[in-house]
Amino acid sequence: MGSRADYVTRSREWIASILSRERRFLSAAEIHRRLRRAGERVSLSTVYRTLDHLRAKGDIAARADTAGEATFMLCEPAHHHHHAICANCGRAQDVDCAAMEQFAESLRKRHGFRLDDHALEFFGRCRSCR
Amino acid sequence: MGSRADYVTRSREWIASILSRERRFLSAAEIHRRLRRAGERVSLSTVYRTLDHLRAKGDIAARADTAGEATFMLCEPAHHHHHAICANCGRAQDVDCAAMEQFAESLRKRHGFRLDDHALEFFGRCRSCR
DNA sequence: GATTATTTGCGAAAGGTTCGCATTTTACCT
DNA sequence: AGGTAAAATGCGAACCTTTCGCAAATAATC
Repeated sequence: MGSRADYVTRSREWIASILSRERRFLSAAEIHRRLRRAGERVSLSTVYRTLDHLRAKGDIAARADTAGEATFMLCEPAHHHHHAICANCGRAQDVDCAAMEQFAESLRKRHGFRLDDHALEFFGRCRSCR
Repeated sequence: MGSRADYVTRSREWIASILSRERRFLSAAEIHRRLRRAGERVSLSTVYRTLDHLRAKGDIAARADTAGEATFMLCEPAHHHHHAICANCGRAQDVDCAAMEQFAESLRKRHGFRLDDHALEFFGRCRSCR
């Protein structure tokens, strides 16, 4: 196997660090803006490529926001969960999803639907924005 | 009151009719393609404006597909429900959501999150595509 | 340090969506 | 029917996000 895999670069460390300190979904443009604000000169292309790279590794979750723009957030890859997104501060908190199992079962029984994947999002106000 | 409201036009009737006969989310481009295929000369701008208009009225549901492209489907506005989207044929079937109520309650209790809205999507294979 | 795979920056290009404006169509009123 | 005002349409340009190609820079390996 010829592949030498992942290079550690300045850009990647920065992007990872920005994501690691935000518990909310950020767009590529937003990440790029923060990099420049911090004095880092990183191209938008690199931001996109890095996000793609992180997503391929399973390190980040991606979702299209209401306007269809792609947004990203650091995520535990192993532990499956969903998000409650605050309409005010945008913060996303993890929501465990035990009930989903029975839901999937009833879906199969009542609609004959074989469930492969699902996406669940909550919108409202988190405790501190109440 | 001065507003004369909704004009009934050829384009709108066509677009509504296309949506009414499809139980799946369609993009603006897709609707536009079907119009031309049917011999109707309607501009893409009009398709977008009509979809916006229908969404404002609450007649259609909109969602960004995996690529972030906006897609639309006719929807009963009153009766709240979710969709199970077939990975093969793309058909979306309605899924009632009683369990969601208790879910919302536990969300409030365990996370202090006040739920305003939620979105739930299932992906898999419908009965006929099994 | 030399070598090679990988990453980066830049600008261009490729979608999807919105906008401005002149023109057409619709509804309303006599 | 004919006239009038509001709303809808078509067209092209503009806008925004995302992708791509390629030459230059950087990181890992020896």
